Amino acid sequence: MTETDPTQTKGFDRARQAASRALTEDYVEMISDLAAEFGEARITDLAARLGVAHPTATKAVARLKREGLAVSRPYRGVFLTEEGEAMAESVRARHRVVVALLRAVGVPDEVAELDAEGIEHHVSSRTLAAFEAYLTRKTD
Amino acid sequence: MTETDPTQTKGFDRARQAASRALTEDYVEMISDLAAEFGEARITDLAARLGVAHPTATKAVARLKREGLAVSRPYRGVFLTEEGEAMAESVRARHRVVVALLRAVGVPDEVAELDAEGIEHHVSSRTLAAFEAYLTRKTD
DNA sequence: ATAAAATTGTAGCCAAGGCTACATTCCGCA
DNA sequence: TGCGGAATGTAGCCTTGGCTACAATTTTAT
Ligand SMILES: [Mn+2]
Ligand SMILES: [Mn+2]
Ligand SMILES: [Mn+2]
Ligand SMILES: [Mn+2]
Repeated sequence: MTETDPTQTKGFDRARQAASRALTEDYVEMISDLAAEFGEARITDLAARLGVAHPTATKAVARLKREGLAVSRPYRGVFLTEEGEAMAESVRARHRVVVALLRAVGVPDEVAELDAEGIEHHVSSRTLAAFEAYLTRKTD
Repeated sequence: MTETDPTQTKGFDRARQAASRALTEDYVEMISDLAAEFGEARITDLAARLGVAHPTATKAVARLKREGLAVSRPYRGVFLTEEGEAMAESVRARHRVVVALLRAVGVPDEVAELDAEGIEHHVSSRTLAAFEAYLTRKTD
């Protein structure tokens, strides 16, 4: 190969970064959901909803705490910090927009919900804005 | 939590599976691209295009070989098996459809290309079919 | 009040996917 | 022809995100 390509690798870099953020985003969103439903998020419930063994959830929560997104005391529930709540809000909003867009272009409801769980983490802010504009256009 | 939820975890399972397939898909597609351009895919070119160090590409190729998707001899290029070529074809097709759909709903071209690199791996066959139907509808 | 059950913590294993450092092989050119 | 630089291989390290097994704690029920 003769030239190095500066733009070529960008998409892959982005995809890798998104993949590493995905788990954090899903946990934060789920903790927020459980807090709304039960007042707190228990490790067992997190693990059950995410479909993993409980030590996996424990490890993930440890990382969230390390990153300042959550707090918890031993044998007690997990709670989001302000920063965590803010992330939960934007993640939830993005999730909803992605599902709505998929449905708007003809994806069946159940499929849209399933695929959105993965797709959402790769939708940049500019793409999200385009989705919102499209949905607005289509609704009016 | 009272009940276990059978459907709730599905989206997360799917997303995890897709994430683990993503690397394989990108490598296979890239090997196919390089083969078309240069007649063979060299480790150095793969690494450069994917934006990783060369031992990372070597490891990935080792996995492809283990899975029967590629073959190679020491210090020589990497080639896809029939199975690998088939995967490359479908991955490339999916990539194109995703980019086309993003553009069709108003995402700027460069952004569409970047985001598609991650999104493509989470688009199920049913969603892909819906995208194609939408694009056909819109074109005619 | 206490024993059983459920929940949480902890230890330690594995594979994947990054990396750097260094060894080896190949290839183009003087 | 042979040498130096480029390409590739290999070793070994790290983090993440899975898991099982077992220990400790808390909650529930008798
Ligand atoms: Mn998700
Ligand atoms: Mn989500
Ligand atoms: Mn990709
Ligand atoms: Mn692609």
